[in-house]
Amino acid sequence: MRYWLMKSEPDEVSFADVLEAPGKTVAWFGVRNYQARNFMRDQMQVGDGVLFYHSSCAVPGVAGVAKVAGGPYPDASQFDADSHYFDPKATREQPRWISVDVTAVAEGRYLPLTEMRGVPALEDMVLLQKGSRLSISPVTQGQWDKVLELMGV
DNA sequence: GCCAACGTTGGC
DNA sequence: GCCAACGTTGGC
Repeated sequence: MRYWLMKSEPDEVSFADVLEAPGKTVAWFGVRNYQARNFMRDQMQVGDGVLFYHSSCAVPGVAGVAKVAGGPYPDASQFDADSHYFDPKATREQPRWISVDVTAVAEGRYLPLTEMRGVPALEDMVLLQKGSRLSISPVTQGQWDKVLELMGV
């Protein structure tokens, strides 16, 4: 059982979208970074905790708590020539990118990035490191507990 | 829109 | 395998 922080642009998929999805479960697709992919492929397990983070928006921050509900499996968008995420080098025989399914667990209070930066217990979070751009990053038990406490979950 | 930081590509 | 050029991320 591990914990993760996963970034999504709310204009594309927001935590509210997950709450409104059938079964409150959505496919996490479009990861095109090897380090993030390898986390999904090699370490992520069904049941792992997920902090659903909103990036590239007016107020970046953790929008909700989720968990891994399925996968990994090949990301269908890599084969779709009409998709923004199409990868001409990926084949059905040798997929390059993968997806997992994520399901909403709790919403809680929105926790802005600016607030997280002021919390000593969170200062080592990968998210908060200078230059960190990883769309999927590991979260420690202590960081997880603190974030959920701050969100009132 | 700016730009720092990082990742990827491709010539050599 | 090096590394310059280019592309992307993402906060501000």
